[in-house]
Amino acid sequence: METSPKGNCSVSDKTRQRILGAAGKVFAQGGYRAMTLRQVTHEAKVNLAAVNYHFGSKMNLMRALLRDRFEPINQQRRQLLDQQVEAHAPDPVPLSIIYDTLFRPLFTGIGSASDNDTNLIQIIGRALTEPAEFMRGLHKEFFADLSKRFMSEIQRSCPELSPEQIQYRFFLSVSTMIGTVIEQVHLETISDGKLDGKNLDIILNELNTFVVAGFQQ
Amino acid sequence: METSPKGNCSVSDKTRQRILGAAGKVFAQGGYRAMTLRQVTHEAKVNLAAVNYHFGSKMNLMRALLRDRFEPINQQRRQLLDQQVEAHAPDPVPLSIIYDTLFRPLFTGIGSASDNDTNLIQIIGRALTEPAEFMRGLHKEFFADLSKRFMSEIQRSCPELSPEQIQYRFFLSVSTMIGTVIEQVHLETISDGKLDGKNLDIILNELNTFVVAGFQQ
DNA sequence: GTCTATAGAACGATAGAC
DNA sequence: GTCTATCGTTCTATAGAC
Repeated sequence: METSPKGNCSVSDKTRQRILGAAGKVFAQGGYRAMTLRQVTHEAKVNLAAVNYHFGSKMNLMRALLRDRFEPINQQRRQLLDQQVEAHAPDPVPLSIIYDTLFRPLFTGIGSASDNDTNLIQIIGRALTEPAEFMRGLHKEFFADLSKRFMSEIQRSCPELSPEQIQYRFFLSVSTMIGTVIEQVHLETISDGKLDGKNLDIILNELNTFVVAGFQQ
Repeated sequence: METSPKGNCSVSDKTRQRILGAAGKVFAQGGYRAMTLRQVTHEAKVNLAAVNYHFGSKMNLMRALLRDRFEPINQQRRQLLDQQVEAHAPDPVPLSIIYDTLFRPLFTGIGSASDNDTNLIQIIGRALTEPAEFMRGLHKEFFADLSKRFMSEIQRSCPELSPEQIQYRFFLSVSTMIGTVIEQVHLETISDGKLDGKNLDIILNELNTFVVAGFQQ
């Protein structure tokens, strides 16, 4: 029944994958408007018309790209959190471990369907700051449920805090994570070249310490 | 000698100001690439050719816009910090006050040369995440010196920390500030509509408490 | 499935009348 | 200083040969 190229292709999705990889690279550099199909297809070494054949439109390519990158990360987050909840049951999971399950999948970026030379961190940073018109529904689709899940677990770990306090501080924690992802490239400038913005292990560790301390105040 | 319209016009910069105001509004919504001169001039109710007459090019308009918005904020930051240093001399300024001088001018946004209905917060959030090619040098021009100034004062307030620790934690503090500015619109979503993303006074206060606690760990 | 070729619209920038 | 008109380019998307 399903013969459309948008369905699950069984053989040789090579072109499709090449386009997704190139799109990620080009989008990471300049965002949606700056990502022209000419640049993407040139980068992917495929024909200009291939994008519309495989994805239908530029916007659909964009949606496929985001799904391709965000979904594995969020899936990993849920999985890690579930593991930790089980491991600590019936006690609540310590705050620093909860935040580690939130931050680590983003920073390692493993589990991505197509881990090219593309900088996943940059794609996410760019996506999070795209104009509202283009990314309407992005936040809800990828983060609304996840946020609730995490806040619920944090509330269990910090029963003395009111739901409102949890919401404010979780918002600030996520803001720190996102700001760190976006500003990562400027760490070297700020430190006069002494600190390495590419050393994600250290940044991840510093971020966790900072956020947990900020949250507990 | 100076007859160029790019010089300091003495009378009726009304068109120029209208263009700057409209450019801020349009840029805030969609970033540089999405900001078309046609949209800007339509919004400003001036002719399409007026942009090139007053600014020379779209890129120059962009630079003028950023200067117009960033410079007053940074000027106010320096001024507030100077005041606090003087008020506390010869003691160091408390950390929470240092950060208040960094955050408050950004959130209030007063002192802007043209405070239209334009959302200054959004302009800044967008500018900070523009593609590196377009904003090359932006960070250095507007933030490099300011960062040094603030880190120097923070080091005075926290003499027990190493310069490297100061750099990491200041980076994380700035990341939190930027992330908060960018994600502000999502506070309502995260809190299921219970918290108001527009209430900048509360957010500013929560941000300060969070960052100071995160910094001191 | 992959190409070439091109339609149709929008873009930044400029020339020249007033 | 402000207009109209337009040039040359680039964009997304599609039609149709192979």
